[in-house]
Amino acid sequence: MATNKYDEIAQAAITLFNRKGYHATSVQDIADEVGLQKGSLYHYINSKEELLLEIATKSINGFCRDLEAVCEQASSAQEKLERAILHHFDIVIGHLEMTTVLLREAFFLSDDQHQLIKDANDRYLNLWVQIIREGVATREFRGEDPRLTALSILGSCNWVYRWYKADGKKSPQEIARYFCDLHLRGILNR
Amino acid sequence: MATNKYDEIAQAAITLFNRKGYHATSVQDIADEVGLQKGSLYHYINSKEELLLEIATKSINGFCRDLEAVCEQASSAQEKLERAILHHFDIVIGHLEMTTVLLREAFFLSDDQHQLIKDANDRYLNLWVQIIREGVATREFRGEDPRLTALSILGSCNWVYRWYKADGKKSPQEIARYFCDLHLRGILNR
Amino acid sequence: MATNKYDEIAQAAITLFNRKGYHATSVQDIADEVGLQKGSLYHYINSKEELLLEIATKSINGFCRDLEAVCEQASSAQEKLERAILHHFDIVIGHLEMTTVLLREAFFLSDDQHQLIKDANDRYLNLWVQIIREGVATREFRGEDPRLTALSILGSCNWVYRWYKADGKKSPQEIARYFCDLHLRGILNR
Amino acid sequence: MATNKYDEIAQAAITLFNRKGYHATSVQDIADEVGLQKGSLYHYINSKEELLLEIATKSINGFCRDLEAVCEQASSAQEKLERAILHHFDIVIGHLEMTTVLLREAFFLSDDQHQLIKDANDRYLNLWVQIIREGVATREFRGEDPRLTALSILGSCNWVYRWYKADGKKSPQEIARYFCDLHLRGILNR
DNA sequence: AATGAATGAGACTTCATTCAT
DNA sequence: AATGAATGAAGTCTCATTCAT
Repeated sequence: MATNKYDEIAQAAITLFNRKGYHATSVQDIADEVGLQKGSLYHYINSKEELLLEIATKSINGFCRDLEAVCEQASSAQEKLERAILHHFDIVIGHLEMTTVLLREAFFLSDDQHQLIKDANDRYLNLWVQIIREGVATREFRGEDPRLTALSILGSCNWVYRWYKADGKKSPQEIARYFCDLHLRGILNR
Repeated sequence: MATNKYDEIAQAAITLFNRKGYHATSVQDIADEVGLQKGSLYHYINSKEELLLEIATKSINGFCRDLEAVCEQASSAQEKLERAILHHFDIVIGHLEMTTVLLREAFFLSDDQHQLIKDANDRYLNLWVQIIREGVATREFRGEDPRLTALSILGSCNWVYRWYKADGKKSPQEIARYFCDLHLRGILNR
Repeated sequence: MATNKYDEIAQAAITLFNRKGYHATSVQDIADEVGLQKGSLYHYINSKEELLLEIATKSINGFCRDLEAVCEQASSAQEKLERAILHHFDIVIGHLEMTTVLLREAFFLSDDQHQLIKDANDRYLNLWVQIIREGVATREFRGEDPRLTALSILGSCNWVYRWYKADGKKSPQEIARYFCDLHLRGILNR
Repeated sequence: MATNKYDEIAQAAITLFNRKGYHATSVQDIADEVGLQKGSLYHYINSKEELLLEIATKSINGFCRDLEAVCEQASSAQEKLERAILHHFDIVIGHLEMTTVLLREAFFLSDDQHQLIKDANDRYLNLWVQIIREGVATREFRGEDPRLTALSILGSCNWVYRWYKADGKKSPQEIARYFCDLHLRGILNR
């Protein structure tokens, strides 16, 4: 699927980090997966950690980009929130392995690099908070603490990476819709 | 705080696993923390992994025990759900480090041992599902998929371990109450 | 000969660094020499580089200590210089391997650690400069640039580590005496 | 500066070997310095080691050639020795980097190749010994061991590569002159 | 109960060199 | 002439665990 070698390596890393975790995945494992010698990997990557950082960065950036697009396009806060949830599900389920690496493994980056991801995560959270805050201002939403509200909804939607299995009865869209209803009902006025 | 050496070791492990993660914590780190030599630890533990398993087991068992007590005592589904959420917060925040180890590190157990934790987690989830199902049966709650509902609420409440800081403006109880309101409003009929 | 393990390791390192150089000596080589597993060495040392630093430090400190003792005991500058040369030879030839490590390999320390050795070398050089300066002040010695004089003599005496072989016709003491004469004749007034 | 690619590469190697040492300089470093890819270097060199050998050979040959010319031109032993010292300084200081590679790094050649340099060094030493021997025969010089005398003077003059800095108060010529005086005074009869 | 020496496997990374293009 | 992908060996170091004392 991958068109160039680096992407192939990153994809192998995503798969392995997802299956075994970052620490339990050796550089040898990744090399085996792409059919290279261990040392040859280092033509493409600088370090195992940098590989993890790049995967996590790409992942969180994808979330941010999507949500920023949503905020620009949608009109009402309610519509923004609905689309935010649906898009979030799109990514979590559409890129389940990469999302898992982001949400589960980024913690194991060294402090400096981890901070980069934490900062990006905060930016993403703030986009949600802004939506909620806007809805509260327009009286669409209830709740006096937009940040807590956002954390509740985002936590619920993030947790999906830990239980979603492709073999369920409901399609990803149906699940997303279901969560949408729950959360909107929780905060809509009236 | 710890009354015997094993508990002291477990507490040190919890602190360190919480701070650095299971893999990045060496047996030497734990030994240093309790003031023993590395070799001496093995009078009290069989392996680093077993230590993690025991911490995670104790943690998830605590969640189950509390929730079972709630189910026996409370009368209506709504009351059960409220108390479930409040008790869940009590543990997550009251034992934040241990909960973090359970939710973040148990994955790194070997397959067999991880399965034990996954089973216990499933049992805990099922207690929540039962509460929702009961509420749907009594028409207290809406929603045709109790399991999805439970996953939504539980995910939201679990995620707390990733963002809760003791220095916030709201007390743990206030946060719990806020989440309670959100989730109940999401599923209560009318 | 070594009484404890660390000394044994240091002695092995000295021998190997002397024979092959620091970079060409692997930790495995040192471990083989003392009959330990590679990993076991690290109970005694923190890193290969620190081992080199400690050897070099011990070596240069030995030179300094001896020369300080000489300066305290001897009376005239001429006597000091004679003894300085003889003691220098004593160490260079008596600890030829360690001196070789100091003079040839310390350069390969990382900048910070190399600086420590360079500083110590400067202190040693300054002891020589002081002796010359004193002799010039008392009119025992000629030469308007004590530092250059010291560098000339010290260079001559250091170079010994590069050519001395135990199988020569002259004893170390005779060689030392010969150098002493050459250098004194070079700087004595009259 | 370099007229063809090989010389450019050799010059880059000299600079880098001088700065970091032979072992710590990678072929990549050299390639970077001349603006080629690592693989491309091998159109010009056969191996990193051969490069070092050629640099060292060229360096020691330069010393020999100069000294041979001196021996042919000068008349008295004293004049030869003076010119030998001055020429030696000319090269050491005029080609400080290359001399440093010769004197510090040639040791790290493999045994066979190192022997070639050691042989050349011995030839150079013997030229000095011949001068001293001649001066002793003509009663210009004192000292019953011309080889030791030569080693003393040569060591003193070689050591210069380890301490000479271009920013000093004395010019290279003044330093050379100063050393000349010291050594001649040390061995001249009367 | 406690030590600390020792193990041995395995971790990440570097690097000189080769070779097809 | 030049590239750059690939190799494969070797490098330093870490670590969970064992065991004689």
